[in-house]
Amino acid sequence: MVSISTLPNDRLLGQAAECLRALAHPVRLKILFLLESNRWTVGKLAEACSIRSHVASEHLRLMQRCGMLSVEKEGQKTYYQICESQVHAILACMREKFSQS
Amino acid sequence: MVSISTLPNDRLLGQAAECLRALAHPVRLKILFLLESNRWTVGKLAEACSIRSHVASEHLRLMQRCGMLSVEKEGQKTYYQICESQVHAILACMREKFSQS
DNA sequence: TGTAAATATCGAAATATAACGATATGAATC
DNA sequence: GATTCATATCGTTATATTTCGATATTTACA
Repeated sequence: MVSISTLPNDRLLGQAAECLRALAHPVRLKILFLLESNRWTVGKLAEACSIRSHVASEHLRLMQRCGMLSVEKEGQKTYYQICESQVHAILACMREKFSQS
Repeated sequence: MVSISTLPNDRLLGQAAECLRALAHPVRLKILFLLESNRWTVGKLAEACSIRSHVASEHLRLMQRCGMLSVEKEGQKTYYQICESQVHAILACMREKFSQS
């Protein structure tokens, strides 16, 4: 017998998987590492990641939909930032795992 | 100007994304939650997840390839277990995020 | 040796995700 | 109001992932 009472139910597992999928892309991870300490605009993120800005925009929208990023519009610029503590925890985890490999 | 020196390079970002992809599936997450405290056989995991055992086997192989699971063969049975501390950390993170939603 | 149980692997089909060019929106500036 | 800049969206194509049935492998045991 196994205690199964603390297992997230299927709906929550689906949501959790969706969030992890949103992180599981090299460009999105890079964006998140850049956002770790500051908010950035779409254009600056695109430049830093060597991608076109509409592609950055799609990655950002995806992460925003999962609730990990929030947006601040100022004139023409749109600033994105991390708004979930768990994202920071996972980035720290990845840094730990891959720091000396 | 932004300090970019602590950003993981592209190779590491790719590896990190691959690991997160391995977690980012409802069934694989459920398997990991089950493995949180004990090793399990393929068959028992399949039963607990309501999937056929060859499907469980493929999910387990995928996670093993990323280095997060290790295997112990005993007779006909194959036991899988978590062998990476970061996996526990991420499961804790997901539990925290989804515990009261 | 033959049969059953547990697990693993393969190729094909179904599905999901990513990237692209084209285009749209909305704010700033002339 | 026309143009430019920054960002967002759309539809299509390319690519990757997931699932499935069939089959293989390995161990146990009659």
